[in-house]
Amino acid sequence: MLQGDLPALLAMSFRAIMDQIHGQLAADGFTDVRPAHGFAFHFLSHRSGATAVELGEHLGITKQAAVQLVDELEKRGYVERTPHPTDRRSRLITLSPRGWQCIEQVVALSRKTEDHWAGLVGEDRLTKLREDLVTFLGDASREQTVTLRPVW
Amino acid sequence: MLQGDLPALLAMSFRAIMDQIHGQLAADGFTDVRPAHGFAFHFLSHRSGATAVELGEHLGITKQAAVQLVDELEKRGYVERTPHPTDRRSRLITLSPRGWQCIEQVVALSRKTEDHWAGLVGEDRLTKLREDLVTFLGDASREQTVTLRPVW
DNA sequence: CAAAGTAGTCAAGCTAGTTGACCAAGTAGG
DNA sequence: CCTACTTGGTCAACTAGCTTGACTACTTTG
Repeated sequence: MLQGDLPALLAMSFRAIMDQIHGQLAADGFTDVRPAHGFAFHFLSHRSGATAVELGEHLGITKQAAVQLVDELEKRGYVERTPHPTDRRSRLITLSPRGWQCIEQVVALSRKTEDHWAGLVGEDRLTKLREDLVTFLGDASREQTVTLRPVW
Repeated sequence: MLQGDLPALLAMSFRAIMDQIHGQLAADGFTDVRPAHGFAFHFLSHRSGATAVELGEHLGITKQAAVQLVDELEKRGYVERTPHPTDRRSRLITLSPRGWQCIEQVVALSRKTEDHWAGLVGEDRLTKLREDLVTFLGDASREQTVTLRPVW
């Protein structure tokens, strides 16, 4: 690979790890989750009690799409909605026990692949790779909003 | 960021560089291309004269979707279709001058961001990052088909 | 030369988003 | 405290970009 191919490398690496996680997750009984759900879980695990609008902003989708995503996750038992304590328009979204179980499994599977990759290139190089990506993101986020929008 | 977050890091880094390229490309007059087209271009630039079926396999989409994608690109003047020399069912897809122009611009813009990133972490660390991603992909492709499927 | 395989087409349908109009509830300024 | 504006969520209609399945025309294989 040459210079100019970094986008393809990043995209394919992402797909490789994501496909591995997604496949093993299905084998563990979580057959009804998409990658996009994973990023919603990730957000909710850090900001429990977020609103649908906030989730949408984080994922880079409209609030309507975010609500629809939460509807699905609620129907499948991954999240719960509770009334907002002070704002009667709003509802807080929290992970259910099954939701927590799923995200823990995702993290474990991700770690497994990361460990495998660390074995390929060395622990320190993987650590530096992670650091470098964080550096890029920090730099990029000063000029643009970096989202996790689930589609191209 | 901690262990277990590598998928998110890869996804966000990909989006960051892709959004930069896509935005600047639009400013250069290429307003009618999506990232998925870029990966089609990339493939065609290496395998000029591929068929729609081959393109579909590479992108991880059905042949019908691939044909539709090529239809669009042809209508917009990025690719041309010529009859296959020996197989009368088939048509060869090649990049038009405008198609080449676009892909060269994409590579140039990608290089620009890569240079900027190299400035942030050092040339050698970016090189190692690239090498490491190639290593991961080589390893992953022994067990799974790593595609560039444009959606989740 | 018949049977199986392959490139592309046609048509219908689906998923995951979009835009736009709307309501009820909250917030800020005079 | 009103009035004006903003905000969280809903409803409904629409769209992009795929999918599946059935088919035709041509090619390859045994």
